[in-house]
Amino acid sequence: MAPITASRALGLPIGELSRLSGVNIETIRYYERIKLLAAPRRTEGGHRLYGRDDVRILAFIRRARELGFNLVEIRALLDLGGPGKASCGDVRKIATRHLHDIRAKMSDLGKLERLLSRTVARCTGKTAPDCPVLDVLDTARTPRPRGRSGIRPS
Amino acid sequence: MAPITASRALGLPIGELSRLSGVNIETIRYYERIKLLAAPRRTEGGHRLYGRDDVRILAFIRRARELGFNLVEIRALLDLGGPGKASCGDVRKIATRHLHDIRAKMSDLGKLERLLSRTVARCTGKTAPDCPVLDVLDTARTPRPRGRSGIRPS
DNA sequence: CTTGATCCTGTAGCGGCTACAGGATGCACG
DNA sequence: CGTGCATCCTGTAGCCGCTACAGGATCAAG
Repeated sequence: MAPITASRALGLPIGELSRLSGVNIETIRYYERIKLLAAPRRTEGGHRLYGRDDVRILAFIRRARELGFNLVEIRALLDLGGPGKASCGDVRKIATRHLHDIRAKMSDLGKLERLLSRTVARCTGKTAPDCPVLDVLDTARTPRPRGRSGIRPS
Repeated sequence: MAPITASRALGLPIGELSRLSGVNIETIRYYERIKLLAAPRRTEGGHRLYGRDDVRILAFIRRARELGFNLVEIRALLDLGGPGKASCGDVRKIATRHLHDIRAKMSDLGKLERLLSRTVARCTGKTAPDCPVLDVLDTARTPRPRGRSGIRPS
């Protein structure tokens, strides 16, 4: 139930904030726990009460997450855009590095896409003992350097 | 019994297997724990001893990981390519779906790259109160549907 | 006052590893 | 045969960014 008369003296409960910002309730509490978000005031019973600013901040965070910024970067962005009113140059630095990462990732994905689509194209779909996909995977190339390479989830 | 005997004769310790396959020692043990990899025989003292086949399998896994397959998919691929000698069609199905995912991700990254590069380009780098990057992030668009959307790490 | 929606804290789990701690083993060399 | 030390063992906890409970407490409408 959404009380239309919400924001009584600008006191949004967490569910309302969630709806307005597009951020999951559990995630909001998580952000508070890791101190990405300041702890809000509470009702006497202990329920969180947020203001309009919180909606903006959370929406900002959500958008930045959608753009692939991680929480460390977002924390930095929030600090920069915060009370100190730091330089746009610093923000640009973060964004530029991030852009660089994105381009690298796209290039990787591109290579991968070409390899995989070429391989799949060779597939007959029949029950064959020599499957091109498995073949490609089986050609273990460079046992590449000892690495903390980590390989991110797909 | 043909070449199996040969591979049994040489018993690779885990460190050797790691070097040959390019997979981290800890990761190999992890794969064993989650049963992606069969438990190998051991020395009397309890040290793992691997054969040549294990090098192939691990290299296969590593390569598939590099191509962005997740462990569930890899497990399926291993099963398919395994004793049952299943159809190439099944393998193709997995690979095709995966290819689809890759393309979707590339498209997303492309949009993101365009938005971010356009935005960064507008940056003066000066200490300005109105930073284009922060502006873009601040325009919270659709407070999109209640979601288990999750947004993957960058 | 009762209901039931919303909220609270705390903890555990996901994937795919990585990083220890605190020991046991294997093997070359003297 | 002893010694030293590289490698190995198990087990547990941590990383990120959430998500999903359990087991209650609170709030507001009727």
